[in-house]
Amino acid sequence: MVTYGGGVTDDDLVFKALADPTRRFLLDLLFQRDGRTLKDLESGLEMTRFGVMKHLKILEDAGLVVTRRSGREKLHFLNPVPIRIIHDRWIDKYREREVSALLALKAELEEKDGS
Amino acid sequence: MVTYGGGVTDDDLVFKALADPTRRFLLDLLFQRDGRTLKDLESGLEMTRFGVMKHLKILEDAGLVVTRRSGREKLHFLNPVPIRIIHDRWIDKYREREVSALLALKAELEEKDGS
DNA sequence: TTGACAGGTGACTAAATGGTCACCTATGGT
DNA sequence: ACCATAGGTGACCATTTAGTCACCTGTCAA
Repeated sequence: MVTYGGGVTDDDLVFKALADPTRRFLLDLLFQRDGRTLKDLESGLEMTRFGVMKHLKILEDAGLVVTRRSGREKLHFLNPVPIRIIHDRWIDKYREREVSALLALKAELEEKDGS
Repeated sequence: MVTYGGGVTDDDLVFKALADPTRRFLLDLLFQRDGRTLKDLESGLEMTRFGVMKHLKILEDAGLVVTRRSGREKLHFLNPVPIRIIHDRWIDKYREREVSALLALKAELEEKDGS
């Protein structure tokens, strides 16, 4: 049974968080290397510290980023669990087999082709 | 190398499309059963036909939904490829192993528990 | 203990987004 | 031919959201 309730649900925070390119870029940076500080992340973006902080808060509230304090610094880590849950919502075992095969084929072709 | 360019990129359409609960619900409906018409999908929502149509257009532009015309009807199908691409962006082989195990364990516990 | 540094809050403005409506086109049945 | 049905467009309004700034708190080192 599929239902559609109103109000702010848990997954809503995740999808809203992913909707902004700056936040996705922050996730990319953390995917590349974990445990960064705000200062570190800020230096890679053309935006004030406040903007970046706001984005990090949204990512943290959504559970996509988890943090740990160390002295006066705050370290940020990527949490992949919500991403996997999104995947499992619309991709079942059958589709997963098909899609992985398709993407693998695509990657193989592009390797030969160069584009 | 991770870069962060401006402008509207391809994946931007996908994430923006997923950011709305009504659109996610539409994907849920199509995940449950493919090949529905606008009329069909509209009947499950408390919204005017125009609202639903707008949402379907956004999903279609993002490539999350593909369509086929049949007479005066337009049939809608779920395309799982963009979802899988999101997954692969932030979940590599190592993390995938860990996360799947974690979620499987969680599902097992909740089965016994009932919650 | 004083100054520099890392992080945090609330208010504000400009732009993007969700939803509706009046109006239009095309297909199918009788 | 006719009318009901399925789908489509552009304009419009209310709400949400991204980004900045003035100002505040806590930590480290000399």
